[in-house]
Amino acid sequence: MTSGTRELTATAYVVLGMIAQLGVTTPYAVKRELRRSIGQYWPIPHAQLYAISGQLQEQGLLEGVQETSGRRRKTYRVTEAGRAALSEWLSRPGTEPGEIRSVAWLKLAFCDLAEPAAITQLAAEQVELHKDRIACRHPVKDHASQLALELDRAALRFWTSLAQRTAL
Amino acid sequence: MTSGTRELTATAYVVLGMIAQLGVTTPYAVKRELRRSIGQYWPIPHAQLYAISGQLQEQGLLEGVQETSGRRRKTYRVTEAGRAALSEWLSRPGTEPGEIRSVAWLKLAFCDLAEPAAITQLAAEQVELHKDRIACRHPVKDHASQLALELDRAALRFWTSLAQRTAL
DNA sequence: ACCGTCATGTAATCGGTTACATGATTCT
DNA sequence: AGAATCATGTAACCGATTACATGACGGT
Repeated sequence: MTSGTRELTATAYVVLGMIAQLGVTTPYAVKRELRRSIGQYWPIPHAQLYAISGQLQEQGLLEGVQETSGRRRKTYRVTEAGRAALSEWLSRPGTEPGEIRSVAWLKLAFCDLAEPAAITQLAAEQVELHKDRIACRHPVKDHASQLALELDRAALRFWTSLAQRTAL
Repeated sequence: MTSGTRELTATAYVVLGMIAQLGVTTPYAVKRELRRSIGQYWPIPHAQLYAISGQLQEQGLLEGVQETSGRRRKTYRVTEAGRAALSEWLSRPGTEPGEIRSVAWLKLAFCDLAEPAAITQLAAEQVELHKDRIACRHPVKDHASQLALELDRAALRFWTSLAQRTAL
């Protein structure tokens, strides 16, 4: 039991949480599932899934079994300690501010350095992008995608209005 | 002229853009200015400002002068190549999706693994957080903070409603 | 039998974070 | 003069990204 309680990253909690939800799985299955859900808004490259799963196992939060035949893949499931860590995280008060990781938003912050046409172009792109994301997510099932939807809608309103104002 | 045109990161463009806006400055001044503006939504630790400024200079996008007295600080200004790189970036079409880097949102995605009280607590925290951010930014000057404001407002609406629904 | 895609990883690199260190100013 | 804070960096570490590699499986 090498339960070194190093503080986990948010990404690690995602992996832990996904495995908790899926039961007994492999990093590959996590990857597939991520693509369908939070992966669109919080991407995790698959190389990280393998690395993080390994670390979580070393810390005793996951239990891993290596197949000996066929694909020789490694399946994981969460331990009691893992479940405890997850629920501690979920109920821990957190005041991290929440960021806007959008290149389009950055460009907007520097639009005084650009030609006016560039901003119109940017706005038009963003309108399409948010429309697509809104369209391909109906209907909404859980709270998380509900919030994502609301944010996409707000962004769509903004960029639409900006596109109109700058097109004049 | 070692203009190796390696592709820059978004963060590097922020540094380049800030120096372009500020004229002749130091990384420290950039840090101060960042705290007032995009830094709230796209944080950059000050160690990166020094590292990136150095790299941008090596690539010929910045010109740097080292003071020899007093604070011995290094001041930078953008070169013509730098200005060109910036405006190329600003007008380059980009379809990067834009992410939601919010731990609260992640927790929401796993709230089926948590006790019901935790989600109410989470919502209450987020309501306060977004209220604060909205309050401390009035009035809004530029497009970028306008968008940030709209996103904060949408999030506030969502968390408020969620807090009410789960408090029952 | 072969080819393409699915599945499962490892390795190298690089950007970002945290911690440390130190000299300059300013305040009392 | 001494303390506190401002200002300016460097160094070590670690997580994330990109690239590479390869074996299994399914279809034709």
